[in-house]
Amino acid sequence: MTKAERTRAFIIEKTAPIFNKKGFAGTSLNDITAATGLTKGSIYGNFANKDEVALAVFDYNFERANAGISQQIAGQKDAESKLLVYVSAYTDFFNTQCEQGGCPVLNTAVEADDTHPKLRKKAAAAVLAWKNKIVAIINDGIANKEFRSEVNASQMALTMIAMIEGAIMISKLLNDKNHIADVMQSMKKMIIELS
Amino acid sequence: MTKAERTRAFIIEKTAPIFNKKGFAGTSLNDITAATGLTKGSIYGNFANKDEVALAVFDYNFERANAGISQQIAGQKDAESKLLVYVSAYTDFFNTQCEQGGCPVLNTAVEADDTHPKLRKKAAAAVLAWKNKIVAIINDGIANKEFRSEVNASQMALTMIAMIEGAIMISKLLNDKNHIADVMQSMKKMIIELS
DNA sequence: ATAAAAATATACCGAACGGTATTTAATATA
DNA sequence: TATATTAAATACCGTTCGGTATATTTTTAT
Repeated sequence: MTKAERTRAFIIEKTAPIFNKKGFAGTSLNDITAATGLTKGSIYGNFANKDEVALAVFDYNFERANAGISQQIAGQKDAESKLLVYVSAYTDFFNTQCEQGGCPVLNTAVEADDTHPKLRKKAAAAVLAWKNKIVAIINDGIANKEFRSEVNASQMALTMIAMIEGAIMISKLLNDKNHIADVMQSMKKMIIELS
Repeated sequence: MTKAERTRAFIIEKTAPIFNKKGFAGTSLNDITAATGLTKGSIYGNFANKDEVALAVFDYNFERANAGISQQIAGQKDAESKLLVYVSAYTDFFNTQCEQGGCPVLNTAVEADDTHPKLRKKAAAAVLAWKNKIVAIINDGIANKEFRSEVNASQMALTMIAMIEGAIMISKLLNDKNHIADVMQSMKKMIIELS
């Protein structure tokens, strides 16, 4: 790992929670230099512009938020258990992720959808990948006769993502972890009813 | 209605979609003067600062988004029909509200929760009022023996709001009205199962 | 140890930012 | 019609914005 790569990674790590909390428009170059201790020239030596920092930060934040969950899912055998990983992971979300600014997909989607095509594209790709992952789990469950054959995998996947993201918004806004836990209980019930 | 009141209302109307699309940090005084055709001095003659414009705009946008739905709910007799108003209203959301920037509660909540306490407070009050409204409908349904007595009204209300807001985020991000329709179908099923 | 290369800091650019004091124009009251 | 009062426009404040050219330091390779 060369010096440049290390500095790039350093900038990304230090500014990741700032972009996630303040958003793209709300994060200034001054915020970036303050968080890193570097100067503006140094930032522009490692990134073409603020856009490039934000795009790299999104990837970092998304990766970071998903790493644990993907691992837990891989550790489960049946489809129902895999889906229930989301229930437990997001019931804990408030404790683990809220200090970093919450869900980067939600934050980026809401800010960028009318303002920043490049960031929007990244958020859209993240949602589609997430959806495909859930659809694949459900289809496996159907193939295994674990889930009923008439289950609509795509609709269920979108519903789960909507519940999770909506619940994060509410819990974070009202600063109450019980709210996301409530919604995750509803989601658990939906998952169990797939059988 | 005095001239000052009319000008104030004019500023709010003209800047409402801008704040809803670009957010508080993303909307500049220049945006405001461009949209109204007024000058900066004139804006500051009617509002103390940008904060006050944004707060008034939130109220306007929230009122605007809720007016139709409240009316439709009032026109229904039984609790199930009242709840199903949300299903039909938000299935149409993409056609009716997306051009104005989407749901002001979602947009404001996500931007303001870590950055703008006053806006956050307004968004939080809106969510709580919305939740209370749904809880009241469900409790009426339970009292009427229309819904099962073991239904958890609070949990159901939060779940509905989460599904709606999450679905708006996804549909707007992916620019596909079918997604919100899918999630609203799941919500319809949940509502019917309350009986 | 030294020269070449790469990374970072310095100093600055023009433009746009949010905000304000003052002047001009319009309106309402007497 | 003369006079308060209010609204809107002008011109400007200091600051911060994103961005860049140049100088200096630090790595790296010889």
